[in-house]
Amino acid sequence: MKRLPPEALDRIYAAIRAVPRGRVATYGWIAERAGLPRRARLVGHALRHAPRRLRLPWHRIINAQGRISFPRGSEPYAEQRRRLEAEGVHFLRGRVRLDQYGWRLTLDELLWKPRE
DNA sequence: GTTGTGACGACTT
DNA sequence: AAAGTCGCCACAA
Repeated sequence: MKRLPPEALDRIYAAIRAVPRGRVATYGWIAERAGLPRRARLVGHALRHAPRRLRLPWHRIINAQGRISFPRGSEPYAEQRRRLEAEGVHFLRGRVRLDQYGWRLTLDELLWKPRE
């Protein structure tokens, strides 16, 4: 009954590190890229316990509704929003447009569809 | 064991 | 739009 490969956490952190400045990704997308489909909650968990030393761009991870997952008005919420806006990510009615700032490329897409 | 909670998400009412 | 429901599963109690 096991699950959770030992490298899972590292893959999650790597996926988070891959999100560029000024872009955002959802917990679900990160999970997918880490090879852990449907494990969005695990990403949240990993982030919550991530050592600050890793210097992860944690603020670039938001939920699938384009909103920050901390309670509105809380300090963490304010800081995440502040950091995102500082990178040029614009909020509209408390939400970020994923079709505009979302970053969801996979390695396969980069290798197979570099055209256009 | 069981239960509840959670930086989540897709679907259905 | 908003609220439920269900899936997911690590963790703490």
